[in-house]
Amino acid sequence: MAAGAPVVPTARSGYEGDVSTSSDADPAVMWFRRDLRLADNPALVSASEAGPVLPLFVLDPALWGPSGVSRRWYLTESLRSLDASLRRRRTSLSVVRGKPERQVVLAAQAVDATRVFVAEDFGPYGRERDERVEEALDAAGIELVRVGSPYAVAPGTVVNGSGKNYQVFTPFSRAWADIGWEEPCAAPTGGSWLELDSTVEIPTVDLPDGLEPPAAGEAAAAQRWADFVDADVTDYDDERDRPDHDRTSRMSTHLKYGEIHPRTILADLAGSGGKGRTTYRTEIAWREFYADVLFRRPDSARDYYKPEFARMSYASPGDDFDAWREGRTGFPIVDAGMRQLAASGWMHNRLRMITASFLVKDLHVEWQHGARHFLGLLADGDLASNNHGWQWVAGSGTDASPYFRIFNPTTQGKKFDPRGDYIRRWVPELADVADPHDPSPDDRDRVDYPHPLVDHKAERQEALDRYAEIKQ
DNA sequence: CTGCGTTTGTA
DNA sequence: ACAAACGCA
Repeated sequence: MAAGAPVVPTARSGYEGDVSTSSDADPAVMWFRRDLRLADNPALVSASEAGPVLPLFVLDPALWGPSGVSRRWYLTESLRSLDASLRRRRTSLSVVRGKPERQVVLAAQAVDATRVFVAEDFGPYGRERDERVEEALDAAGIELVRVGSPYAVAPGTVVNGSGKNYQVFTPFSRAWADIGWEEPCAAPTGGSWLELDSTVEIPTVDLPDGLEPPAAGEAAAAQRWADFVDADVTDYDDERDRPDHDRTSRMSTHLKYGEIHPRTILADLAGSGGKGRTTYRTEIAWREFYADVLFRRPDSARDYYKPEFARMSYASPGDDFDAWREGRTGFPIVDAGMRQLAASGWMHNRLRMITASFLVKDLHVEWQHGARHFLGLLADGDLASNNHGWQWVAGSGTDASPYFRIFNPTTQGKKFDPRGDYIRRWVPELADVADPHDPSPDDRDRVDYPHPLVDHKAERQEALDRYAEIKQ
């Protein structure tokens, strides 16, 4: 293709945007997925140094489905932000739709690229899809170059003395910290970029009333991180578990969309003591651990990490499941969490554990149903962290501890939301009852709040009995 | 081999 | 205190 010659997209190709090249020397396509972080991205540096590059962001249609309004909104804002950022670097955003493996090939052919740089990343749908991309590029005679690992520090590389991967968090986190990590990359310079003649119309998404979503984009991520380090990281150890105080870092969505690299966070935390900083690094280690586990066992995104759990008896998701999703189980802390999720696209991590435990241990519904519901609504919904968090709760994942992991929703509520402020905020009908954690039957009738869906003590025993059955 | 750890609940 | 299994050093 001659320099400057536009590629006219066709409806059939699914490629949106006219492309012209600023150079006709061996163009390449850089495939962005979640990785929007520019300054920090080794993949981007490698690609830009290798020649003219067409940055390509693949929009998966699944992200634009009927559920997940907040996540669609967040992606929209991310794209706007990325677009502005790329414009400053004299390039533009290209968006393709459809199956990634097909669209990457189409985009490469559109600029006559002979290489595609793919950030090494098993992506939001697992490693299998990356393998399909690899096959499609190979079939089209296009070279695939894997560069960097933007999602996590180094999934798949932490091993014990015998060369085996870890199945338990604590030894993993020690080995992971001992190995260490590289410094963040400098922003790419000197690369040349393919240019788009026009940019894509980025769709807008209407938000439900009352939703105050976080700012999106690389700059917003950096600002949020700086604010957190200044104000809240010192008390993070104690405060992170208090949904009523809401002093978690809120970095999860930025990390999920690659707007900040974990290496940047780790570098900023380095060299200073403080329990809060140590604890925050441990939380990053959990994210790294689950990235590592999913990298090794892509099947565990859907199937039980411990296969014997497939033999347990479960309830089909029915009316109970609907009550759980809609926040009307009659357990105030559970309902508060589920309503926060539905209304805001985010849920405090303590509540993720409580609500997940309730679905799996009290309602005996398989974790996959809950995980899918979470992924559809969470702006930060991440396949590895979400699904392995669910497996952890279900007892079927790493660090299985069935006897330790049946949360008492009432006790948890009183412990972590002692004054009931969190409940009152998200379950407003309980605002003036005497005990928002355990409203009396009369109070429930008076304010039209449901009676408990189940007897927790009985269902706890039922969960233990079902577990005992598969231990034979 | 042996001891340690495991974001908890119940008594 | 104890519930209890198991990966790990």
